[in-house]
Amino acid sequence: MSGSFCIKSSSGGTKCGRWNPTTEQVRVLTDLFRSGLRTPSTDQIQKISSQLSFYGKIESKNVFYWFQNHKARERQKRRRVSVDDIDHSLREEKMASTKNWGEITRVTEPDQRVIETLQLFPLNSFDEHKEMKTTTTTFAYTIDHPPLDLRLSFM
Amino acid sequence: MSGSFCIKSSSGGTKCGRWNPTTEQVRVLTDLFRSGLRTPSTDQIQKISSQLSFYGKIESKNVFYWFQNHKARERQKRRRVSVDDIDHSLREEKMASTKNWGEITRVTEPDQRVIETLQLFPLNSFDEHKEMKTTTTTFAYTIDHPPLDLRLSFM
DNA sequence: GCAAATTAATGATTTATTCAAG
DNA sequence: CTTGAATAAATCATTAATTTGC
Repeated sequence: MSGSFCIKSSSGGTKCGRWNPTTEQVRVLTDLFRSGLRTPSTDQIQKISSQLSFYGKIESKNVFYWFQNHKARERQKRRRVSVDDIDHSLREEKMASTKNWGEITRVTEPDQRVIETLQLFPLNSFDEHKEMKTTTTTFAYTIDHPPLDLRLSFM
Repeated sequence: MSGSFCIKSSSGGTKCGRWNPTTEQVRVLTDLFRSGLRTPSTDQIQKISSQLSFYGKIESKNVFYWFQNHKARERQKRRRVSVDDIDHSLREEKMASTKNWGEITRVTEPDQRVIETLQLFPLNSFDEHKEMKTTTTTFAYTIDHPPLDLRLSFM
């Protein structure tokens, strides 16, 4: 349950695993984080560490690193949303809340430019109904298909 | 075969069931997901929706919701597996104590000004906690562990 | 076999977060 | 400190699977 003891390898070296927080420790830390704590002072770190030591092995530096990492990763997570999306760049506007869907889509509608780098469909599934040459360019589906109805009748 | 038609009731109201994706639509969406797509942009969503409309009725928002749900539920699945670990895997690669802790703490020390309203661990009242009701959030850890009842007074 | 009843999936909404402009 | 963007988590709701009694 409580994390990482020092493990003695057969080759003789002792290898202390890194801190492995218990669920309770993580929960408390997360609660603190959610309560607004971001960069605890030394004093705070010591107090936190003291309290958490009850749940398992822990050091002050673990607390320090936890906050550092958690803060950074939360930010990263948020940032990835605007840059990520796998291989394709193509960031663009982000989704809007569900309520404004129609509005949003209308806004993005004029942005009909071609995205040649976006090989959106790695699928060959459209083989079934050719006409979909799609050599990376736009999709020509005006033949067999009724005009796209992206109108969003909402409710 | 594609589900959910809009059913017109005799009273005049139309009632559309929720989107019921065809197997082809699901297959394409799943392929996209597997290829790494997680949060498609508005533009991507429209293109996907356009393409999938060939297989049956679909709207952009359906695609949006599908990715939201699929991503969330995949995450859930994986969390079920790693139980104790919890989402914070806390990969602290450079956790090696190359730096001494004292140095780090000194750095963070000036940050004392942070959140003065956040009373961290009123250790003084660790045992005699009476009425801190007003502006106090109490975390009651009611697990199979001794009660470490921390209090965060904030605001 | 077949529906009614029950359960499992999953589409759609709502709520709670985070970061960071203003 | 307040608020706008933008989710992701939690939840609600409806549809499909399935179980069950006949």
